[in-house]
Amino acid sequence: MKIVFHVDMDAFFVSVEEIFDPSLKGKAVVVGGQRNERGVVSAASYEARKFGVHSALPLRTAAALCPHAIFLDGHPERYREYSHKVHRVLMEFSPLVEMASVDEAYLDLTGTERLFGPPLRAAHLLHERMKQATGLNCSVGIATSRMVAKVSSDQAKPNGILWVQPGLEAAFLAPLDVRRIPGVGKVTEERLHQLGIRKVGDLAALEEGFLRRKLGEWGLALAGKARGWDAGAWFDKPMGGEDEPKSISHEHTFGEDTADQTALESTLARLAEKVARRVREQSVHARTVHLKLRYEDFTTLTRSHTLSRATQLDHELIGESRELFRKAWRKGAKVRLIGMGVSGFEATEGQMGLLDAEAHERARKALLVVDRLRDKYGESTVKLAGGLGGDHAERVHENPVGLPGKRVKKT
DNA sequence: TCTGGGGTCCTAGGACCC
DNA sequence: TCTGGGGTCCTAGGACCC
Repeated sequence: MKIVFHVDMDAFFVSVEEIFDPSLKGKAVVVGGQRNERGVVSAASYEARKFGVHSALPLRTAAALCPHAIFLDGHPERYREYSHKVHRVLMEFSPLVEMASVDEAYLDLTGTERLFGPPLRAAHLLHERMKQATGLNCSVGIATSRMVAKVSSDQAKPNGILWVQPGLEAAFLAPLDVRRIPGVGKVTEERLHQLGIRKVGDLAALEEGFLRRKLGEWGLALAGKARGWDAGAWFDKPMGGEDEPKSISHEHTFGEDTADQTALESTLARLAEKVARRVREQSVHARTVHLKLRYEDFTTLTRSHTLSRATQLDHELIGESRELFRKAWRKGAKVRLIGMGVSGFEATEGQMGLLDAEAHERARKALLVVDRLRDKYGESTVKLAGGLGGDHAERVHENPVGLPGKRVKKT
C-alpha cells in the first residue's frame, strides 16, 4: 500500500519573517507589501486572519480590516533559503521528495516502516525534526494518494497531523465543501452550487453521465476525485522528478496607470532582459514570445508570436515583445500592467547562415559576460551600447519613476 | 477595499497536412 | 462536386495554484 505525505508549512512567509525579527511573534502580520500599495497579501499571521485577512486579499482591504497589522515587504531570498532547509529535512525521511512550491512538498514513504515505524509515528518524528532544524511549524497529511494527502494536510492545519487510512478516503472527503478539492476554485465552486452540489459527497453520489453533460470531461475527473481516486499521470509519476520550466515570464504593475509609450517600452525592455537572462541560465532557447497588457479597467489581453528560430538574446526578445506591444496597444490607453514571457524551449537555436551565426555567437558571448558583471556589481552598472548585433542602440533606458528593482550604484 | 507575480494546464478555433 | 477525420501547431483566453 502506497503511503504519501503532504507536508505544508504553516504561514510560511510570516513564520520566516518571525525568525528574522522575533518581536513579530503573536502579532498581526501581513507579508506582501505596504498598507497603501497596489498588491495583495502573500501571507497573513493567524492573528491577522482573525480579522478576515487572508492571502490574495488586496493590501488596502487588509489594512481596512486590520488597521493595527504590521505590513512587511516579502523577502524571496529568505523564503528560498528556508525552502532548502525544509527540503533537506524531508530528504532525511525519504529520497522521494517533490517540492510542489516553496512551502509544500509530497513525500513517498512507502516501505519505510522498518526505519520510522507506522505512518503516524513517522509523521510525528518529521514534525519534531522540522521544528528543531528550521524553527518552523508544519502540517502533515497522510494518505494513499497525493490528492487526499493534500486535502488532509489542509484539514490538519495549523501545526497538525492527519492520517486518512486506506479505504476511508471517500468517507473522509464526503462532508467537506467542494472547494476543498484541489482544482476547484471560485468559478467551478459557483457552477457546482448552481447544480445544487455543495459537499464532496454530493459530487460523489452523482451519475457520471450527468456530470459529463454539465461540466464536460473535467466533470468526470472531478467525480473521480470526489471518490478519492487520484487519477492520471500526475499520480503515477514517481516523486522527486525535477523538471525544467515550460515558460519563463516577468510582469510589472505600475504604481499609477500610464499611457507614456517611452515608460511602457522601457519597462518592457527591462522585463525582456530579465527573461532573456533566465533563458540563458537554463541553457535553452525560446521560440514563442508572449506579451501581456492590462488596462486601467482591468481588461487583460495577451498576444504571442512564434519565431522561425529560437533565441536567448536580449535584443531579439526586446524587439519581438516591443513589436507585439505596438500592434496590441491602443495608443493613449492607460496601462496598469505590462508583462512578457517566453515558452517553447529548445536545446539549440537552430539553423542560420554562416555570417548570421558568427554575429549571433559574438552577441551570445558578450551577454554571458554581461550576466557575470551584473551578478557582481548589480543590474544597473552594465548597459549595452549599440553594435552587439541589433537595432537596440536606443534601448539604453532610464528608470521611469516608481519602478522597483533598479538600484543605481554609486561609483 | 480594487484586484501581485510566478507558474501550470485546459479549451477552442483555424491552419495545415495526410 | 451536400464536401471525412485525425493529428499537430499556433494563438487567445481563462481557471487555478501558491
